[in-house]
Amino acid sequence: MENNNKKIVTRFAPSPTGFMHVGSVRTALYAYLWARKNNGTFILRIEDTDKEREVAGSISHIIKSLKLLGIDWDEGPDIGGPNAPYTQSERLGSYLKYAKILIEKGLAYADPYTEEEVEAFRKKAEEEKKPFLYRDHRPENPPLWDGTKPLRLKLKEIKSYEWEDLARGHLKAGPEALDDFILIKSDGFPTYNFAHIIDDLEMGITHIVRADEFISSTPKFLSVYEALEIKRPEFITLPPIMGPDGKKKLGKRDGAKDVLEYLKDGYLPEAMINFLAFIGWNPGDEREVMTKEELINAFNIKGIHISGGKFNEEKLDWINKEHIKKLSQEELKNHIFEWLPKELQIEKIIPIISERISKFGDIKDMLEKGELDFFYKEPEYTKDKLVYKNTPIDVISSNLQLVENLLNDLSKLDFTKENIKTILMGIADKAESRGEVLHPVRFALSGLDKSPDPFILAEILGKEETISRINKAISRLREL
RNA sequence: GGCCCUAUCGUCUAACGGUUAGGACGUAUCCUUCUCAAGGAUAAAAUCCGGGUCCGAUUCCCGGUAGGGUCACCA
Repeated sequence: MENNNKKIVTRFAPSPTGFMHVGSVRTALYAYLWARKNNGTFILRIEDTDKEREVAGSISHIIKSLKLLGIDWDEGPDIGGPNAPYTQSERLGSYLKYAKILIEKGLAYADPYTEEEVEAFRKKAEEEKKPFLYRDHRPENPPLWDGTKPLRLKLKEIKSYEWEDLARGHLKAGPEALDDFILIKSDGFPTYNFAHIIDDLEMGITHIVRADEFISSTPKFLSVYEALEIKRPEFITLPPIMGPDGKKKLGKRDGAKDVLEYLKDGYLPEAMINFLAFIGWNPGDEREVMTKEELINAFNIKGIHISGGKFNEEKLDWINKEHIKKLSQEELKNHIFEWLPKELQIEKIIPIISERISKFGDIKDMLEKGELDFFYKEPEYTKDKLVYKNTPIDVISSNLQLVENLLNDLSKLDFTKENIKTILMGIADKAESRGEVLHPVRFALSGLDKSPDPFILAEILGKEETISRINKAISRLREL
């Protein structure tokens, strides 16, 4: 696909303003997949140039989230690398260096206005229903930049831009998208618009993966590449992820959850990755359940969509369930036991649970609803619950007696669900309906209207407990 | 308001300009089953609207409509 031999270098560059929501994760994932697919380099860079919005603990939260998801990087703030440092607040020297180049070229100038004055310009533009353009107010003789005022780019030429995006194809923008925007803020920190360009240059980034909210500022970036006379990386612009209502772009305010929340709910990291990869991309065949390795192999830019997709939790549940099915017995056991109290950590309970959950957090619900209590606690029930349709009570109780006798004849070793099934079905098939035998037995064992079949229940409970519960049922039935 | 992006079943999507418009999730029904779950099968369900190009448009072009993004000393 690539016609040059240059090593692919991508990056994920979050700002530490809070948790990682699923949209950010997808952006990280695509950059990661593209790098891995090409045996390239994936860099994690922290864009902490906005001290106001910075949230303490975000960086470690981001690192933790990515690690848990299995998205690993080759260079980053925690592990260093040849292009260190990887945190923008530690790279101020670089930004200053390039800012000075622009000043010398006469392509940057100090902004003499106060914040209030600029704000007034903006208000006025808004009232006139016009886009705000600082360049309409460009000062005649700006003062020398001493670092206390914002430094702005001086546009050489106001023009329209057209460019190619690897995922989007041909894009364009009118001259309104271009402005003398701020390169360096009055606090000495660069803006994203400037900083990311310098960092990408110095780190040798070949492909920028980002979401489509950056399309409209791309002309600004292009004007900086031009002013600096540097080659730009390739752009790979991702479609938006829409919220469940299908309207707004999924954002933190609109219910975009912390990706860690999903992991805490017992979604498998690989399922999360699989699901997120498929919002905005597909391999071009009909595969839908894929491992990380399969995603890496299949990933291509051609398969990236241009229209937005919704975050559909039902599909996530299904994909997660498919991934649960692919787990080894040992992995499945470890996951399930994590959620179970000691007394329920029984090997034989595993298939019963795994068939009934789409994520491991569902086990918590099952426990809360008491759906698993009967495994370690004799159920409470009344006679009427044991009755099956119109079957007379004495028929039910004599059937139960028969069941009890035959089960008693089984040795403890032969007390398997297959043998139990043979016995129960033997009796059931002779009855008016199978239900008049199977229902009371199942209910005697579980005390639930809905439960797994009586054969597996009996096996798990064991011979002694099974017989004791059937006995209890018989005496309940004989109560007046 | 300016600029930009987008538009196929409810949802995620597939379809060199020629297909009975395919798949998946979800839904419904049936089978399997005492119940639940799992499994199997079947069904309903879509090309936003209007022009144009073409022998032929989901596909290309234009317009409309709708949705989204953006217009910060945020990223």
